[in-house]
Amino acid sequence: MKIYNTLNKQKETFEPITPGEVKMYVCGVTPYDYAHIGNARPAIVFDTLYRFLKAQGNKVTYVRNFTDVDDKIIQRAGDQNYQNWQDLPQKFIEVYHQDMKALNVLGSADDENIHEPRVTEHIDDIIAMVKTLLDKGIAYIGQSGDVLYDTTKFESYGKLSGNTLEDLQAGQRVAVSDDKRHATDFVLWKSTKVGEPMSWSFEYEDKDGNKVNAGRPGWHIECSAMAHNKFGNSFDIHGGGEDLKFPHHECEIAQSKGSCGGDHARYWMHNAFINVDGEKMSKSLGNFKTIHSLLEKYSGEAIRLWMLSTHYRKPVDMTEEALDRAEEKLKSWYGTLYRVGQTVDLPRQDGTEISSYMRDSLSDDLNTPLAIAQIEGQMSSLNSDMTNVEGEILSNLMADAQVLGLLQQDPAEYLGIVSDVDAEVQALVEKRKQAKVDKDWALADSLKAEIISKGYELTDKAGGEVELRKVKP
RNA sequence: GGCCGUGUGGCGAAGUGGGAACGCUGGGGACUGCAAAUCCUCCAUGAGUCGGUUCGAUUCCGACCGCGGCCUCCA
Repeated sequence: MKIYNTLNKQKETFEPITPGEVKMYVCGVTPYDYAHIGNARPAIVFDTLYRFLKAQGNKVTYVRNFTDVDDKIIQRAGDQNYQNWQDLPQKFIEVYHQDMKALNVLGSADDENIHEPRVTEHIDDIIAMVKTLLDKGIAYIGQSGDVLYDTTKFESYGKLSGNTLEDLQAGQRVAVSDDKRHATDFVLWKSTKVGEPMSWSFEYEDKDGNKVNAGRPGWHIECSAMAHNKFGNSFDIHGGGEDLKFPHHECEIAQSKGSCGGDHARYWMHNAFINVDGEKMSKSLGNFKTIHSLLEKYSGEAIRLWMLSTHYRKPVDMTEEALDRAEEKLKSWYGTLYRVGQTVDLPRQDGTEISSYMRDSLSDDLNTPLAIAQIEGQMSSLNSDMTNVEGEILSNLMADAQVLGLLQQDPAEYLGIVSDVDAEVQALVEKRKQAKVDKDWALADSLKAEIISKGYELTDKAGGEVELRKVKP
């Protein structure tokens, strides 16, 4: 497989450290509010990567964290008068899990090889890592008792984001605090401010007698510590949104390599952003879309299909039209599967070989749009020859769709097809059937209108039979 | 200002140094009482603009124009 590696700005052949085993880490969310649609992109993209790597026969360990220690959590928990601030992240982690389920994104509850660690579970690891950096003289204690990272001690700082230390310092837009020796230095450990509920003790004194205050982790350190905890000094893939390249991932590399040596992550993957109606999503523009609200109007599967229809490194614009189109496409695909299912059982077992075309598409830096084009082709083949459904096409199709996380529902259920209607509607159906035999089209049409008014969609089939679908409210 | 990316038909979106996938919309046709679904078929002599390399460039290189992102604890 080839992966575009942000570290070297080119597609590279992916070779895991241990053949047949892949370790991947993806930056998760800060659960202080409903997750927005932008958060869904890395979730869906890397879920697809996870499924594909597994389908290729690898043993994959996938870590996706929750940053449940953060300024925004403190702020929000305070604003909303939470008794225990922990209840806020707990609530939104639950919401996130519901959202992910709807998007068919696998989580730790579905798969023992997926881990969803929380920062609060790894404070010890974080403190240990910060102490190592202090011991090595890479980090220093500021006047306020914060611990800061000395970026001049890490020569390749800036490599991932294509910057040099000089450029970064020259272009600084952040006010340099008194504590910082260099403008590019960043906080590893933040001492507790008065009234803040989130605090852990940190016993450390340097050779000059400076002490570290009780406090909480800085922004970047948690990913370094959790990745190290799960994988050790080196692992294969690190993913996240492109905005995290700098400073978050840059700092993460500095911390991990500074404290532990090793490669840290060998392949860095970054997904591009989602725009809403052509504009960047932002709270000030009022076009902020949460997954939760979108799910009121669209199926999670349609959102997933829409998202995978664009390559993950390209920006994608979210419009109602685009989502409607995805929903229509899904309806058409499930319609085909439903018709096929009248003849044969749909193959559902795991481990079925995916098509070579699918493998080639996804092997090329996870080219999901091309993969979806393949699904289209397979659907067309089935539709044009419903008598030939027992061959490889169908088993490939189902396996291919599974890798993309699509078409896993029961077609009849998705389409709302009803097998036994209530007597009243059944009577209307029978009356209409007779009217059709009598060629009384006016009566047939009025009966049809009556059936539709009761919340059904009616389709005539061969031999005078009808198919009824319960229209979703 | 520094760094990164991007510009393909009415719309969305891929691949490719030599016939521009796929989907949506639209035109035509088949099927159907009508409808829906499905199938067949047509629709970019041209890829932001201008140059260069080459037998040949949408694809490589350069310049310019347009758009976007990061440099603000935003995925």
